[in-house]
Amino acid sequence: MSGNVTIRDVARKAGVSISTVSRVINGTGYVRESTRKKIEDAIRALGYSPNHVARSLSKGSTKIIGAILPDISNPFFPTLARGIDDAVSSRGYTLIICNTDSDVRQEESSVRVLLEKRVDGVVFVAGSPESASLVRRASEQVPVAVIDREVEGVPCDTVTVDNFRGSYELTRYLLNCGHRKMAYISGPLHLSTSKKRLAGFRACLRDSGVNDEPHVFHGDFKYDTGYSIAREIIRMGLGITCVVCANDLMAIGAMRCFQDLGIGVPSQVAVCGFDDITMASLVRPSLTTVAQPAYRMGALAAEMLLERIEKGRDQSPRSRVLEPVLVIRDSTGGGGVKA
Amino acid sequence: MSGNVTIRDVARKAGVSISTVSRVINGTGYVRESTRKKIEDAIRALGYSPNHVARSLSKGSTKIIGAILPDISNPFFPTLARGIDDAVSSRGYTLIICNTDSDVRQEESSVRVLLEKRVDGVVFVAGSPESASLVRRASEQVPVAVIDREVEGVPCDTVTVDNFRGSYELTRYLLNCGHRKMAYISGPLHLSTSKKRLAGFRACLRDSGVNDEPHVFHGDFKYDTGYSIAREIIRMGLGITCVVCANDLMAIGAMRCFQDLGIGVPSQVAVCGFDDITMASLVRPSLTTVAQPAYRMGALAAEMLLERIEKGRDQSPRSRVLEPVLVIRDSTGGGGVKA
DNA sequence: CACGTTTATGAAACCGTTTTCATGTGCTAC
DNA sequence: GTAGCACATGAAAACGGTTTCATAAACGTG
Repeated sequence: MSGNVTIRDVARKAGVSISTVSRVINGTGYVRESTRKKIEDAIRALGYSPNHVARSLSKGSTKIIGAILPDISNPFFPTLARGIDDAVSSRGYTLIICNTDSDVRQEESSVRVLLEKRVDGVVFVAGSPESASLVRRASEQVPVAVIDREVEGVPCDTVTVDNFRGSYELTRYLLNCGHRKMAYISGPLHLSTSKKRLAGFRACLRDSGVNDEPHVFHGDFKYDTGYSIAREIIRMGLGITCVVCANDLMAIGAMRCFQDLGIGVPSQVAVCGFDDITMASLVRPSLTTVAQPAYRMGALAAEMLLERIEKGRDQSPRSRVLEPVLVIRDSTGGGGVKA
Repeated sequence: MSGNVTIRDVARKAGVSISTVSRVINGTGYVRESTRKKIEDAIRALGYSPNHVARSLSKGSTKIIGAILPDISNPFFPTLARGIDDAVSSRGYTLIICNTDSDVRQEESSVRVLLEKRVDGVVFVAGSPESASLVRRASEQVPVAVIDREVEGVPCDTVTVDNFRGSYELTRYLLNCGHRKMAYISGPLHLSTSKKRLAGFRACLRDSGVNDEPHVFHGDFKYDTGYSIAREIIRMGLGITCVVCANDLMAIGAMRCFQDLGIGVPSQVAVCGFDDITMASLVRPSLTTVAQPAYRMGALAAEMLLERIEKGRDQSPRSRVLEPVLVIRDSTGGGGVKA
């Protein structure tokens, strides 16, 4: 019944003009108390629900934020998404999430849809190197905040984690544990996150004067890949004592492989990851990793975005780098604080 | 630049009326080939992007679907959400996800927002017994599909899993393994899913003539709760050989507790769950559980919803019950197919 | 060749709001 | 007594599309 009740119906029922009803709804301008009462009664009686589509058209603002990210069903992103959503909802905005599977075509179509829907802003987790032009395209229309993965050449607010440093400190810890023969399973190197993590790892080895050249393998952040690269590492018989993975999912895959082969973790091979997804603390042995503040990244990016939307777009873009935290657990055997 | 380009600008540039431009955009009516060309050129030249807000207002359809669910950062829901999103996107709709933390107040506000935004339909995962009235309220305005948890007294499309049967078969398997002294950690009993799982468990015991009364504990589907109830079970010294949990997260919590207490799983106590979240196959020992087709549930519900939206709302509501699958892994020790 | 179709286009109403502007009170202050 | 201001309301123009209706040219076709 109430679905097609318009402001006009309310006005008629209350015996006033639609302007006055609009004032009551928005709490703007002057309205006599008795009139307000009449109108509120009419609204209740008719079960009136303001039409946000019309409002958006008229105001030129939809109060909708779009988020473009690889895949919510991938363990790292739900937390990040929740961070965005909470920040956005608490300010009266609504969130649309688009999954891209890190595919530029899907990113392209997501951008198009969001712009057509006239969202007030976009949070973008770039999936590929070609994403840059899409970020640019979007940012010509609305404020854009980039999370997690840096995008070159496009000036917009950015929230990242210090991947280099996280990786560096993790590596230092591993060296302290006595590891010298290490293997590294990287993520796709076109992602800034992958690059920096590998760089941090290498830099730490260099700075520590470790001569043994690490064996670097190239993965894609997936569980299965971690598993099969681990098998490969064993097959090659390199005498590796520690496998450093660019994310937790590959680390868990690697760990599982070693266990299937009867190789003790951490007794024979240590394994560690990056991200600290929920699973990391629940697998056995629990995974040593570098914790990314995913929720905070999402929330922070959303807040920066909203501020830019509401305060105006002219200020120069800001960039926030959050500090990751080394979380030492059982998969690297060494002592330290358990979590 | 292109953000404020309207259909009028395109019309002017192409030297035609806006009606004709609209025809080209929507591919409706007659348009001479040469005119179409001119208009398409103008669209490209101006970087015109149709305003969906205006279109929605005019057409009375937003092409947006709302999904109301407890929490995307909770492992069961991302997969379900992805199922909904894929189904919806492939038909040209966009998805808005609202997190409610199973709290009625947040459900209430989500329903209000979605109705104000004039979404074309809603997918609802009810969080509490009081959700029913909200489902009703929503379904008075737009088509609604209910997933996972049944809602009484509101006629709308429903997709669920046969929780009773899943639990029943799991229990039969456990009895076959020789377990007699069992503990059950239930979910919140106001949820239909929790009720049915417990009922299936009990029914199987009864049907199998097992006299030992099972010990039933009441949890809330959370990891920590599984952990602490497990400790309680041990403290009570009941001689339990198998702990059946109403979901995987509690099961993993319980398992971890046993391990922390030096109690072997499955050698001393078997543990099993329900859901088959990703984590279930990655923990050690891997978890025996009942797999819910979360993705398919989401996709199916979305498809039913879209069909109702596009074919009309009059047909009587349909209800689909999907079959869960028993997945036997290591946490119950017994042989069987490994996964 | 007169008439019904098909093809092609434009004018204008409509979707449900917000917002500006105009108008009209009733006070207060001088 | 009247200028000026706060209070209260309504009419009408946006916002950017879609869609109906009218008009007209081109096209068979009998």
